[in-house]
Amino acid sequence: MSLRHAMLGLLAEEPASGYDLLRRFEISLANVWPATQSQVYGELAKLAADEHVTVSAEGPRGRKEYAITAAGREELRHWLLEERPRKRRDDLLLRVFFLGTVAPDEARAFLERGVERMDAFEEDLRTLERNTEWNDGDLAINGRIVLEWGLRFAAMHREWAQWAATQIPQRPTAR
Amino acid sequence: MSLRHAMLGLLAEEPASGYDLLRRFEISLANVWPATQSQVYGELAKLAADEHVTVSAEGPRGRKEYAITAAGREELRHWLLEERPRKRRDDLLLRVFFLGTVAPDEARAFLERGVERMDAFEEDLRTLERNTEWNDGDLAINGRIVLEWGLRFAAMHREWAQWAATQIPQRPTAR
DNA sequence: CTTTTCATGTAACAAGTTACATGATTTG
DNA sequence: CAAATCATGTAACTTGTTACATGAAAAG
Repeated sequence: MSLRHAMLGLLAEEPASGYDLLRRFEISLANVWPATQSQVYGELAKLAADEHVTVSAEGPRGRKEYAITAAGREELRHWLLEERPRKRRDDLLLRVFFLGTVAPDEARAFLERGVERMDAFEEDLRTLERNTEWNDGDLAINGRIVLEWGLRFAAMHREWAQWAATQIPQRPTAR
Repeated sequence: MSLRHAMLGLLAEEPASGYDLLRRFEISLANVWPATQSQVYGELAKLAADEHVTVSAEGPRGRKEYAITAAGREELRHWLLEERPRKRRDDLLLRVFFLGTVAPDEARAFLERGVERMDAFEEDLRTLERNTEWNDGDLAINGRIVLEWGLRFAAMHREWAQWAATQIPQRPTAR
């Protein structure tokens, strides 16, 4: 149930409306925890019902600005420090696992596309880095740390994919 | 919809029952695509309805062995080569993003636990490596490639977490 | 003959996606 | 005044989790 915590985390910085949150999901959290519009509004209603947030202001066009409560901060803290990370699913590795079901040429081409995809991903991160205002807030410091993870991940993945392509046998394995 | 493809991939190697598949999910796919018992049986019924698999044999205790069909192989191939990877969610990075909401000491301790978790993960992978029969099948070749990814990932993540701990400021950032 | 392993299924719930629906306010 | 942006909400559906329920067959 981490969507809830992502929202609490953003609200811990400053109050925001559903619409505001949505934009911040698109900009800074897109690569870490994507969320859709209907999810955000739905969860905001649940968070309000649980008193983890309250409506702190109302604006034009029915805008409701939400602020995190003490209970909400407690919930955020608990999740951050105590909860254990959930199991990961990786659909790219799953494909690699079954790469033996296609021809060796196709498998190698697949891995090489992976190298290109990582180049593009790294490029995206560099663009994000340039376009972000790295002010002195907490989110800036930690955002940079997360970004650095992305860069190291891209480098690791690229090198792995290059190596992996060399491991694919020339001919289909005998069956 | 990758559970379906994970199952097709396993059935592409050899026919299996729901029970067999479940064990293979636990052993070889646990770190890549975990699946529960109820998911496997449910999806197997859907796959049969779509004629991507057929009941190829029946055994004791109501056992039903399923085999992949030509349509199933086509579906697997399409997913593997044409479908684009879905967006990733990473709940660990999400926490890092909001690490500014806890005290610097706690944040540093959190990252250091991450280093330990990677050590344990690497240990798990080494155990898996030792306990697996690396025969000459496709799954063995590609399983090793995936395992290598895990090892490289663990190394990358550990070094990153060590570096990240040095980036946390000594005192809370002014608010 | 008791325990373990094999074997399948269902129900209730939580989380995530896609599409639909509506309308106020601001900007050019 | 037309288009873009701001703003919220609901409905239907898919995917994934947890718990319940049952029983046959093999192993010791």
